[in-house]
Amino acid sequence: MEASANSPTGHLLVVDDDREIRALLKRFLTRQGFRVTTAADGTEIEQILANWSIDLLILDLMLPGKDGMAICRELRAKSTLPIVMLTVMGEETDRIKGFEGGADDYVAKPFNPHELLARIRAVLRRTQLSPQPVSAGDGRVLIFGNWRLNLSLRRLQSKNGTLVDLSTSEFDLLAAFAERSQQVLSRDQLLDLTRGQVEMPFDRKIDMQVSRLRHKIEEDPKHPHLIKTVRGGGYVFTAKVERDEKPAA
Amino acid sequence: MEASANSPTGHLLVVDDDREIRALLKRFLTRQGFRVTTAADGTEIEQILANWSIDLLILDLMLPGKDGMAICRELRAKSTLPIVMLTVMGEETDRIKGFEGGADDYVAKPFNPHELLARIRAVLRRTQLSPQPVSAGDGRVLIFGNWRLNLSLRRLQSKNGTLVDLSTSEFDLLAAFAERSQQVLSRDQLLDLTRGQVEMPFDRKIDMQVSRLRHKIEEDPKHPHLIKTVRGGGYVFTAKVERDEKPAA
DNA sequence: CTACTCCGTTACAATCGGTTACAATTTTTT
DNA sequence: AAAAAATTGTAACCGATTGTAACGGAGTAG
Repeated sequence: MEASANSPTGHLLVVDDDREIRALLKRFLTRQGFRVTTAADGTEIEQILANWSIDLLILDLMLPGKDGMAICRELRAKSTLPIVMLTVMGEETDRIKGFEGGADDYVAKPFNPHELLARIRAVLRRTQLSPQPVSAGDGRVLIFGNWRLNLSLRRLQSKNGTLVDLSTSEFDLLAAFAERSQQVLSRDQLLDLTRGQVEMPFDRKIDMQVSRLRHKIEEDPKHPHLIKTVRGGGYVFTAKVERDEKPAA
Repeated sequence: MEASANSPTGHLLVVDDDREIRALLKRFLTRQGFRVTTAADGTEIEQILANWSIDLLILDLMLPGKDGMAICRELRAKSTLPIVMLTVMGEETDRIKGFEGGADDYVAKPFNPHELLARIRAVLRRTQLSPQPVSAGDGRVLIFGNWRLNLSLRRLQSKNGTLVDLSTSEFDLLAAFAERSQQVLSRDQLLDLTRGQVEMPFDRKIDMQVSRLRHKIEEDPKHPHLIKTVRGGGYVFTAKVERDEKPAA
């Protein structure tokens, strides 16, 4: 009754072509305190997103018309909306995971609603509620507001309390690193990740960006601990990024 | 600090000649997350309404001097301010209801505070179309009385109780942002949205407007949380805006 | 009239990020 | 091993973009 008056938990958009699943999810998730909007296919998504403040998208992989994966990639390209994909059970799942469509999590159908709920909560927690601490290893802790919703903070807080302001592109770069911590990223990849550009030969943009970022977040920029150079390869972000839960395999 | 972070905010005016009831209601309703102003009789009502953005009036039927019902009718004639009348138990109630004084709801004294609360919420839900609180995320700035209904009210209420007056165009700008929260809006779009003008090259109107608005609503204008700059793109309003109506599913 | 408030314009400072140049470092070649 | 080539770090510079102080005109209230 009164529960709909304030939506403490969030507004979800469920896109699935199966009417029954839509109904089921709507009922279940509503009862869990979410506000739930549903759509049968991808055509309305843009419209809905434009007009409503959606917190998380639950997207079926198989959709009539435009494929769920395509939608996911498109959205990812231009927003940071958290996405949970529904996939069919089986080897598909692996292929899709490998594919890295960019969703925040995957749930295989048929699913246990409570598992889906747990995933949703985890993703929400990861992406908006809890700030993601990034431990610098040297005792400092860099704290992101919610960096996945890049729109929030561009300010990092180190353990001792000092604040560092990052410019947008510095922030994007750091976010790209943090999302793939321990992975070596080439300059091309970074360029693509941070602004969708592709390689230009002898481009030093990234170098400069990395240099500048280091000067802001490294204790001693001459001997970086967080962003290491891989000669001939690119850069790696070596700090630990704490996450809530990894999606189980 | 109260735990009303996610309660619907609103500013109530309680008019009752009984000091105890005023105190009781103020305490109770404040604890429920409302901002409460009280008055002992009808003489101050005009004054208060003129200076404060009142969302709902709780009005005792029996008042010294001007009768509650008369006040109600007068207000109804010239505004859409939601009104909940307090009446005495008994057959009076029916007569009054039949009388159609124009109040949105009636509650009989003595009343259970929780019932009154439920009525208040119901009325607010009914009458406030699409306003709603805009939460600053950090729990701070909350907005608005009914900005959709009553465009003459341009007062924002922040959590700590301070009020900020916005000029018309500042208000329009904020409304434009709030209606498209999370979307990057170019200066052109904003200009169009707020006053139907089209682009003039090198126009800094919007910049100034944004700057001025930030100084009013941002906690720290140097590091804005609500209205973010997108270099080369425009601005984004990042706060969550809760909405009521749902798109068809 | 005077006093305000609102808001557009201008001007200037600050910031951002791309480019270039060059030094330092590492790898490859001779 | 020395020289050359490749790779990286970054200072320095610059054009573009943004923030905002300051001024002043228009409108309004008293």
